[in-house]
Amino acid sequence: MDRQQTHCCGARVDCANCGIRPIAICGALAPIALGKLAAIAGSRRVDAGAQLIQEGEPAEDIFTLTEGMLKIYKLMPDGRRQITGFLIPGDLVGLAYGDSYIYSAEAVTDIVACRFRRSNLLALMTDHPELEHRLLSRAGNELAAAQAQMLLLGRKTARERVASFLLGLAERRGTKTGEPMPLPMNRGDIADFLGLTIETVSRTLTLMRKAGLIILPDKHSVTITDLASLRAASGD
Amino acid sequence: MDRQQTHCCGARVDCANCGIRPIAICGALAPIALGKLAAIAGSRRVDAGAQLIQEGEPAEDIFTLTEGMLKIYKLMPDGRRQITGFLIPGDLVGLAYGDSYIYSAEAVTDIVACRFRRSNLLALMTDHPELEHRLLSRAGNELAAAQAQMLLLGRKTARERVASFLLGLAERRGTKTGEPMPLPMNRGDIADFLGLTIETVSRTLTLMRKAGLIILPDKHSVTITDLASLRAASGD
DNA sequence: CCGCCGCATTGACCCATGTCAACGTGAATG
DNA sequence: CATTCACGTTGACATGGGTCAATGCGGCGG
Repeated sequence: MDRQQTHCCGARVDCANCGIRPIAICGALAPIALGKLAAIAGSRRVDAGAQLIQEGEPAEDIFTLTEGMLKIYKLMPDGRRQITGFLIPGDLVGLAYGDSYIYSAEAVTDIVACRFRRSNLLALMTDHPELEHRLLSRAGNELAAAQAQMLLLGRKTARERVASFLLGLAERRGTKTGEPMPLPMNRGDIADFLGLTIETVSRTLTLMRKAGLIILPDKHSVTITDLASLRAASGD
Repeated sequence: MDRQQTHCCGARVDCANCGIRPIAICGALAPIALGKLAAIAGSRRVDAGAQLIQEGEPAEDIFTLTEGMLKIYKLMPDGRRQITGFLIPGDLVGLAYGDSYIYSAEAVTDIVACRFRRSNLLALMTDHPELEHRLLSRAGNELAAAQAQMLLLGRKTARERVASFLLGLAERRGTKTGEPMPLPMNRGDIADFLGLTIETVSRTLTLMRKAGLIILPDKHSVTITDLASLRAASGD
């Protein structure tokens, strides 16, 4: 039942031909630095539903997601969960930390991630400050996203949250209006990301569908049909 | 009425004798680098209630708060506000950005901040990577705080939010149990930070006072009298 | 092909928190 | 000293979204 098969292969990593290089932290590196990066990189595959990292574990690795979708979340002792982000290829995992991870990460779809030992990456950064620069810029983006999400969670209505979520996802994925967008996470994940319940997410999507803002071809895709109205519904 | 007197003096800044140096970004710098930092630093005072930066303005400066308390927040077009943080001396302002500030900052008390032109700071970072390192570590901390706040906003009850807020503030300020803690922000600010209304904050504080968890000597201070119960009430 | 099972939808009802309104209270002002 | 004003508290009531429960539905194993 628990597909915990997190098969892990060695350091056969070819950064130079990596599809996500332009957008990931490796993007700005000159060939020499890139070679060194490749030398310390490992690859890790995780099946949908399995964990990549766990809150509280020693934060030894930093990952760059290269394929699939990952959700990062925090839990309360009684099981309440807040998903703080859905990560797509190019995103970093394990950046925000002390000595231990401060959130857990679970694969939404099957994923592939590039693994770096934190200590190796730190060492490489001292020789190649542009790597650290890139990391800082990523962190700034994440911070901006986190603040937008705080506004959503603290002040938006259910309708505004769902609309903002769909718009944000479409923008990040570059999906155009009228084009179906994959929605790999389930309703429970969306609810835990938006600070709502499954039922409210479901009802809100149904209302939007009936109002002609979206089409729901099946439960793992959406098509935005009325971008202007969806924007208006998002509250900003 | 509008105390917009944001008097701004020149670059007479003495980083070497700065009280917050150990905790701010300047902490890790060797004397030479510190001298260069001082050379590009300016000082800025802002009266309580006045703005330091405004969302959407070009992000030319980065500040380190040296005295007082600052709140950073985002607004929705209809005026709903989410305060994303209360900053204390040592904290950075303006780190999360693209070309423009992505939040506004307003002084809660009279404040003093150290100002750096972003371009100057970027240039200095290329010579002194340890500065960038320090910035990255700060960004990581902010990200961790943001994620904790998302959990609070998305999943905690009003009582848990208020308890978490008081505990978090006490921890950051190093206030001990039984010792009065200044609460410079007003109830509206607390509400907008916790995603609640003024009334709910007020009622919740009253309930906690009646339950003997806290004392409210006046409206700008709290004393935590029962730390264990307050922790239990915070939900984690 | 059938039956099961996990997920999603829908409905009925409830409650934590928001809204609206009255009233305190203390600091600033004339 | 009286007045005002901003802020906070308290109360009564409304409601958005949560909870609980029934039903639908599509994919998968036997």
